[in-house]
Amino acid sequence: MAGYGDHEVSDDPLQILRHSTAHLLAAAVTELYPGVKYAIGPAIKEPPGFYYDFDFGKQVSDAELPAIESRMRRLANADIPYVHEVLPREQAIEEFRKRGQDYKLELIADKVSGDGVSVYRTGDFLDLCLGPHVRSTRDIKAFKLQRISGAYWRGDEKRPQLTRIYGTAWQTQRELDDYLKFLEEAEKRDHKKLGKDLKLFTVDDRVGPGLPLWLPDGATIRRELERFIVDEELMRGYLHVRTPDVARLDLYRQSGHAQLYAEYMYPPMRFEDGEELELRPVNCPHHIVVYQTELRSYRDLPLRIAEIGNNWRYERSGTLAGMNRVRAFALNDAHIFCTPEQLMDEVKGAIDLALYFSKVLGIDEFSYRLSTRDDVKDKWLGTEEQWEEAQAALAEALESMGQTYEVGKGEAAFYGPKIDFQVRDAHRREFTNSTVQVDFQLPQRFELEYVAEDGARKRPVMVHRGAAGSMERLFSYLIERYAGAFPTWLHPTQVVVTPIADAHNEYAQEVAARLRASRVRVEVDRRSERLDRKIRDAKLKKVPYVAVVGGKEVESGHVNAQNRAGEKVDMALESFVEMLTAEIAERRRPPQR
RNA sequence: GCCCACGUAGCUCAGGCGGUAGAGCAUCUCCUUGGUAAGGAGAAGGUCCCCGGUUCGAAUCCGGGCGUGGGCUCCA
Repeated sequence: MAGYGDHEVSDDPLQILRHSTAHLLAAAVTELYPGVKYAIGPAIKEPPGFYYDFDFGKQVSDAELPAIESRMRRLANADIPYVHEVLPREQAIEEFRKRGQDYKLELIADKVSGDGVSVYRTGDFLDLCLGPHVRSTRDIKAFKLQRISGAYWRGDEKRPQLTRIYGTAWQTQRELDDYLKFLEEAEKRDHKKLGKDLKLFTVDDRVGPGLPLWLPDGATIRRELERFIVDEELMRGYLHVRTPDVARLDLYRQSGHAQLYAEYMYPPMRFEDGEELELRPVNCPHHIVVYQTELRSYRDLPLRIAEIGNNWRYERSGTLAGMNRVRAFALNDAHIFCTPEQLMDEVKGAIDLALYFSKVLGIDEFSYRLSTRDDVKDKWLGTEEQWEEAQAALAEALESMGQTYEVGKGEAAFYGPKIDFQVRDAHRREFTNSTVQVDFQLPQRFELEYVAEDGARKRPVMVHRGAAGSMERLFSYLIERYAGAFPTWLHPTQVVVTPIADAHNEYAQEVAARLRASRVRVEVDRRSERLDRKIRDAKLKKVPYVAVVGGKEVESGHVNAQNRAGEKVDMALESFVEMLTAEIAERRRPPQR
């Protein structure tokens, strides 16, 4: 059941505690800032905590949080009960009007039906609220205010921007400390930090925001990922193509992107002769053109056209984040053209591929979201019947595979519903990686056809799918997933060979050459440093194997190698090569920490 | 785009209530040739994000940009 602020009413004790802490925050704020208007303040699951939105009528900086927090503590110690009342509508309106709480009045007008208005009192603080709450402010012991940000009233950027204060609250100090420690650890795994430390990618003002550069080691990982992805797709009957990053703007007028996706598209390049070229925000129109290079027979279907294609989207500056949200990215994209009868199998096949990639890459934790349309008519193409059919197909595919999912109303693409694979970063923020979408619109707009068994021209259905997501977002995920300690097959440097002294350089080079001959990425550390130092540096770069060679190894033709866990093996060079190449070929994942 | 914070050497950071800056690591040179996570010495390295303003003088104060981070909105 929805609460007065569109948030869930929960009887989970932790959610209740956090919700009550939000009230405590508002109570402190109303004491410290006379005339402040409070809007809504729910408990939230991710990140775990709560927020409260205020209209301070002035700028407020996070330097003011400590004062607010200590007022909260004072109120908590004062043992003030949370008192529930159901007021007659008129009385509730009068109470909030007296307090000048316009946002609450709006909520009562819009959200509260019937005569009884549920409110909670904490001392002088009065809030429109369904509860439930803790008994007393004294029940709130472990909390912390975290940050301040802007948030639009009722999520609408055309309405006033409020000041949102975020905090977290836990049953015990111990749990709070653990959570704060978790945040610190997440900071260390952050792909932006590791991307810099490990020299995987860089972002430079001169190139532009949201346009990261893949440095050699990052590019190596990407190349491995792309090889893996493309090889697997070829094995599964996809045809890989290469198409340009630009097209005439008319192509996107026909697809509908120029009309419905314009806010993400770069302004077209216009030339003297009237030519208009557009950086592509998506690959589908190009793939449709590929489809139409021949008259297709039902025998050709399903036709699976794939490409790791660059897409250009002008994302608003405030939304950019490292490699996770950028303005140019390479999507592991494919468009499957099939008959309506084949649709279900193709959707399942796409899900299965995404699952396979997830398994190999170590994406262990994800959830499905079935993204559907909402009722805003001009946002979507096509008829409601088509949408129903497509949504049913996706839901059925998931259900037949025994998967559970949540529904994301209004999250669909403009041409059809989709299944999104939601994953979480080191901070447990959720984002979409893979996606599978059913589309009846573009085939129609481009008048796609195939010749059916009976010789009639029929219209194919399209499935859009990004099985491994974009290379950029995938990369940011993997960096955080592995904290930089990538599986050996992905790591930019698979082995560092460390001669103990100059006398062993020659043998080290032989070892390296032997490994390279088996396509192992290897470096020889010939610096005139001590062994300890070389091992330390390799470990910091999270290199999977350090192969030490000294007098004994030269003598025996062995290497003395240690992995990232510090486990040492002493074996003949050929055995080492064999062990490594097997691990790489199987794309083995490192043991869990 | 909007809100809050931040922007000092390649990196991580000190410092500076207005008098053109410092450490550690990295880099370079030399010494050292050492068996499993930092050997020693020296050198070099900065228009203190950019542009204006105030001032005898701005890295420091003020204004405006740009960028980064966290949110809002949105999304692969």
